Amino acid sequence: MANTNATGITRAQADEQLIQYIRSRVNLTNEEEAFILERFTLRLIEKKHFFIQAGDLLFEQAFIVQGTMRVYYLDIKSQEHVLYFGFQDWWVGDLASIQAQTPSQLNVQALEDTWILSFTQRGIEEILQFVPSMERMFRIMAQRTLAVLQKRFFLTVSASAEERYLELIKRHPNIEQLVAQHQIASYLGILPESLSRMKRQMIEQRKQVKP
Amino acid sequence: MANTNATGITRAQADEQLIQYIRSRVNLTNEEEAFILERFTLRLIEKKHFFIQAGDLLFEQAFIVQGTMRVYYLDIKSQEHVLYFGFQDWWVGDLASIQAQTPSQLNVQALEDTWILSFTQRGIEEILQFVPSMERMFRIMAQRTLAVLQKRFFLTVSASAEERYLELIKRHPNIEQLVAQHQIASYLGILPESLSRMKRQMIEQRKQVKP
DNA sequence: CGAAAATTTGACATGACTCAACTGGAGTGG
DNA sequence: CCACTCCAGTTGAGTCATGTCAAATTTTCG
Repeated sequence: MANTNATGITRAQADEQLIQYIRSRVNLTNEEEAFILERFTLRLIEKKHFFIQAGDLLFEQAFIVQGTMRVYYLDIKSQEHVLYFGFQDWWVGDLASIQAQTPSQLNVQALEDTWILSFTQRGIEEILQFVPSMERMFRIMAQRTLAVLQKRFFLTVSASAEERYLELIKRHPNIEQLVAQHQIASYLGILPESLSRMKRQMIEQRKQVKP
Repeated sequence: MANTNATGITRAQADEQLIQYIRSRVNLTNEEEAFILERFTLRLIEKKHFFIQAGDLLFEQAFIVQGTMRVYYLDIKSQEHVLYFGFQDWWVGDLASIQAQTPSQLNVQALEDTWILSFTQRGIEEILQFVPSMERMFRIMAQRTLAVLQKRFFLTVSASAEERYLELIKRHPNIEQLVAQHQIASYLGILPESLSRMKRQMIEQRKQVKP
């Protein structure tokens, strides 16, 4: 799974992609755009390596230029719980911990070689000071993340594991090619064994799902 | 439960409370403060009445001056799921729907007579235009809400109903005096019957909890 | 190729749900 | 002020989805 070898990404390409993203949300001058881009670092996170590990105090966030990541947290019983998968043009990081200025609770790991544009807390503070209109973008980012999480929460408490599974593959039809099954189980909030059984039953009952 | 008769609240008192809240997050001039306050409406929502009902397109939010509310959503099977309870100095509203400009998915109901300062989308837009620095406050608001929801999500997927119950009464020791037990069950994501049984078992096993 | 990891399968345990009945207190109207 | 209704809460019996533990099988990858 997730075996794509990272095609090389140039800084110019990455900048262009991020700027497109920002422009669609807020209007900036050329100087402002340049100022912002200077505060981002282009990095390659290799497959299975981490961008953020629980306990980190760096307060970094990143924009995914190309690749796939998973954001998860480890509970007291050492069980992993995937919060979400990050794809191209998504942001990853532990906004909650940045907000509270506490060590990261989340881990962000690359599922394949992944190019990101990351920024530090210092960088974002400079951006917000020099380009106050970026407050708006980050507000919208937080609201959007909130909306996604709220939807996820309701689905978790009101739908069965099977319904959640169907919703996931409907929303990300190729997810099973990108991430391992035990990680999907973790996202769904069930054990890998349960997901395996569930899929077999669904096939037996011809409830679709390709063999 | 929740039988407090609303003590009268004057507009001046409510304004003062909101301004204290805002001042602790962002610096404003007197004109800006006045401009903001003008866009808020002081309202009394009587016990069991609604501030927002699912389907509303008003995109309102409110600051709770005094009282208690519950924010819940109704799933396809007509089951209620409490997302959170709102107390004094909290904001209530469906930020996710405002973000997506879709009808509210949430209901916000007063559990006792409750005074709120509400604002409409138009009001907030005017505020953001005239006082851009308020973007910052709303960004922080969204991030804080996100942090709370993220914690709640992880607790829901990684802790048992009993652990969640203990966490709730630890965080809100007097919650059982404020809201009905079936609403607490709804918050915990279990049925009232299950909560009732759980409490009995905890008492039998002397795991504390007053009789 | 061979070790390690992922997935599948089996047998069994259990927490929470479902449905249904009962209890008790709060509010209402005669 | 009592009778009645209504709703919240409790209790019981049976079911089901998912977890637990353990082992077999397949896939991945060095």
